[in-house]
Amino acid sequence: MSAHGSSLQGNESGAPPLRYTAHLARQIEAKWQDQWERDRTFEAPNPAGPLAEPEKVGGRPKLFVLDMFPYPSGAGLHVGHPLGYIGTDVFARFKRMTGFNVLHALGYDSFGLPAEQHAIVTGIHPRINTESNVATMRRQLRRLGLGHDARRSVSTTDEDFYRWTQWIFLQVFESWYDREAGRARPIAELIGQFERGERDTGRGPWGALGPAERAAVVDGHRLAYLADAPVNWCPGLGTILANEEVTAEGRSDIGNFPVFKRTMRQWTMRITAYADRLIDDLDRLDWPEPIKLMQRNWIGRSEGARVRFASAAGPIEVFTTRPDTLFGATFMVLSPEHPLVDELVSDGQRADVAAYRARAASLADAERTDATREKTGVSLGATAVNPATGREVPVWIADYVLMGYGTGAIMAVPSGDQRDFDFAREFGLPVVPTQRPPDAWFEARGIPPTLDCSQWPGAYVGDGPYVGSSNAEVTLEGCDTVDAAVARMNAWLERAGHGRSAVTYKLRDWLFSRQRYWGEPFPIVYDEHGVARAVPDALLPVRLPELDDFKPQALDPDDERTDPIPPLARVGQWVDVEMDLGDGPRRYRREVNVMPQWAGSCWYELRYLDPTNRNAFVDPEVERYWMGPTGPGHTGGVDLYVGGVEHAVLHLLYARFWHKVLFDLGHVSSEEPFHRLFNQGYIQAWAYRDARGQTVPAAEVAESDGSWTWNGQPVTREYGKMGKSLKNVVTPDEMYDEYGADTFRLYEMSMGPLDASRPWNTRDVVGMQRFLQRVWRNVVDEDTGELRVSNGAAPDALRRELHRAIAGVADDMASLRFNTAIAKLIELNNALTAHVNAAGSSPREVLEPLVQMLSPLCPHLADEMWERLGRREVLAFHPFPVADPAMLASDTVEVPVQVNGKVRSRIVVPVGTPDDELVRLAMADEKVAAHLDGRAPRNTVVVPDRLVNLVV
RNA sequence: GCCCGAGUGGCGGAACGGCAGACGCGACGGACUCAAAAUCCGUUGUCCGCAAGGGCGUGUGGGUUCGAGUCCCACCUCGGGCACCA
Repeated sequence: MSAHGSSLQGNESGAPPLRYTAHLARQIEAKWQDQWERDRTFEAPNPAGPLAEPEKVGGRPKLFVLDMFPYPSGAGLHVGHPLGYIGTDVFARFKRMTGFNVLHALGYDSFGLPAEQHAIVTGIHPRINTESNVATMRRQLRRLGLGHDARRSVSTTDEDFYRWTQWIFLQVFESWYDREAGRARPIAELIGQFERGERDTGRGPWGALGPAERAAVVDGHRLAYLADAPVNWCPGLGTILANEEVTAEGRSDIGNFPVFKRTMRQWTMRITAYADRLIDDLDRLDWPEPIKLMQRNWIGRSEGARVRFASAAGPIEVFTTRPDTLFGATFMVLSPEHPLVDELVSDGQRADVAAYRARAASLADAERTDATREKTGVSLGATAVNPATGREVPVWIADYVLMGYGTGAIMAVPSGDQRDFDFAREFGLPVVPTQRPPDAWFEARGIPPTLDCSQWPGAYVGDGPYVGSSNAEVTLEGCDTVDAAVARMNAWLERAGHGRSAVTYKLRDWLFSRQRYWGEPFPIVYDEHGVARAVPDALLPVRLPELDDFKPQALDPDDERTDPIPPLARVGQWVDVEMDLGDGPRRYRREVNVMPQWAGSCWYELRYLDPTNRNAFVDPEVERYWMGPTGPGHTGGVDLYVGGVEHAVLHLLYARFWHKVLFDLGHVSSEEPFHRLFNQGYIQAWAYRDARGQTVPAAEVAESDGSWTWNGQPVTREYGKMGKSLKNVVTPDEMYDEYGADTFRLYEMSMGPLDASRPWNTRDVVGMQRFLQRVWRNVVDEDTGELRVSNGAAPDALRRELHRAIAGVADDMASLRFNTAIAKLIELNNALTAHVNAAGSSPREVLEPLVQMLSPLCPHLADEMWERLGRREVLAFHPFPVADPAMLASDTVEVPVQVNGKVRSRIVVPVGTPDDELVRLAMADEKVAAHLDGRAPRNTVVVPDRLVNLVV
């Protein structure tokens, strides 16, 4: 045993007693994990509040590193899950070593559907199942050696946590969006405006309105409001289903029962009020450009016009992005759900229309708008008047028009829109041109230029001179661009009273109710008028009631008439409640929906900051310290947020929305929750199927010459997510047992860039273990445990190698390029090993920085080696090495010489050789001269110290 | 279908528009060993060639450039999202 008082036990089987094996790694890792926990090494001090330690905050810069909130799955972790956690841990440890006060923690998004489904099947309370899953995940992650502050590991299912989720909901409920001010304000200020007559209620003077009317007026402005929205009602299961639980055929995934679209009164969040800010503020975020683009596309801001077509049932308003094509509108299409359909439909068409509407209701939006589908639709047997031409046009309904977008009705311009064109062709509706397409357009389609649209193979979309687009009041002749024509048309629409320019968004308000048990109850009760009232702060949290039976009451599978009943509605004594809301004790009915899983993940990062605060969801000073803006124009927010691209739109958009509401109401100083975003890739794995198409255990498949067999029978290979169904799961626990946590961490980081997806390959892990064994051997003798360190000076070449590595590794780590940082460390260690093989010992001046640089990646082994090198303090706060610039410089440089862009030779020249001298030396080179073959270069391209290219 | 990505040796990957294949796995050869494992040293894109050297090579087809894995256009394949999985 070594002289360091270590209790490390020797290896079993034949290996030298102190070889760095999984056995030894396990002991080293347990030792340091215990020590970090005992010393509370990774607890981050707060400047104020319950976790305040202002003296430890000191003058250090701060850094808040965040992983996306995990759901504690019952299946436990597989090796794909920790990828991002290891990445953030390496980064956090690196930054800590460069002097930052780093906050890094991980909590659990523990409400959600799987636990509830588990409860329905097993009868075990979701809380019990959830807590055991969290415990499993905590154990697996602790073994990984992550430098998390354990005090901050909150769960959304903690009453202490969801009390504040409910509180934030009430903040949203008690607010409205003031368009003039461009921000949310307390609802009391809106009521004040109504009382003083400064704002029109839309229903007459405030003083003349009854309580229910006043509530209706105010509710029409709230950021959280009730609206009718469709749900998937499955009477056969007695429950409402999530979209993913419904098959493409409109039946339940479980049991294959019919599913009916029904509307229910549900909580909705007015996220559309923030659409412009959610788009505009993207410009100030340090996010990957593709993610910003996805958010912009999702919000889908488009500028166009609202236009009214007169009809027998009154004006039908349409939204169009192309008001310039109004003269070509030869028919109208309404969404099947459009409210005017019933009034417009002729008696002859009534039956067909009803049948069509029923069919459309069973389809998902994505299906309805699928452009490859054959266009379907039914005529209403009615007409409307095109305001530009004054002509009557037929009115149809079709499922490709959605009620949720624009006004739920379109003017169809078949010559200028491909969907309308397809529809017109399908049903023989007229197509008239509004623009002359360029000749090239016809050429590409192999037809001669013509304005006879019956010859056209499709709609024309783009700029082009206008034709047939004039009436007595307006003409588009002379406009060359769409923009110019839109402007002229919008001006006329407004003047003539037919419409006005308008902006619309694809983004819809956010449906916030779930008809489930395992979620946050709403802090809302209804009075005898059915008016929603906030549960006062003092009565929070509204706790989830206990359920005896998680199984919903199944009904006749075809009974589409009975109303859906959410689980909480069955707990009668909980639903009916007596409360004092300021006007004495009264009876109320509780809201029986629960919040969606998004609710907790919309603000959890704020609770990490101040997890034990009982007076506020976060102390304002603590929030300002960790997330406040760093300067004018800075949005503030988390310094680094790492997670998968699958959250590119929904989670990130919802969380931004809530954060902005909290900002508007003055509860946080940051305008955005996540200032910098980084998307990690996925670790996927090969999976194999036998001749019958059954998956076989991937671990038992053998490969030879590019084909695979299992138990001797040939199998086919596919690529996919790790999971039970593909039988290709590899767990961290297996890696800990076979290699140890440090090797596992190193392998995950070395596989490729953090943002790339890659296949898992257990076979490759051994490379990183061998690397660590070589480093370890350069520190201690694996037979005796003696140090192999010398205090003499390192040779100049090795020292230069060291400083090149330091510069490169620091740079790579700061940019999250851990794979190339590891490659540089391996190169350095290989050079060191060559020296040790020749000289018999490792120079301390090389070994110590190498151990320090390894520390963020393999913290246990690094601390162990650091201790053996005689250093007392743990590496967590020890400064990262700094490269000596003098050691990076070189006198000469090798410059490739190209002839006609192909490398033909290389010349070694002094750094800073002037261009003409470089060319002269290049031409003097034998091989270059041979390729020039006596010709003089026509052109020379010189990049100083980098390259010469001779063009002949 | 719509939106967003990614395609480089046998495999994972490296490469500010400037030497394609760093580093690791695997494979092959050598040293050590009675032998094997482990370890150490070396070779390894591909084709032609004894060699020196040369040809070809970053999914496919075009383009921009003195020069393209990198930029642009089209296509093919794979992955992610599409609002009640989160």
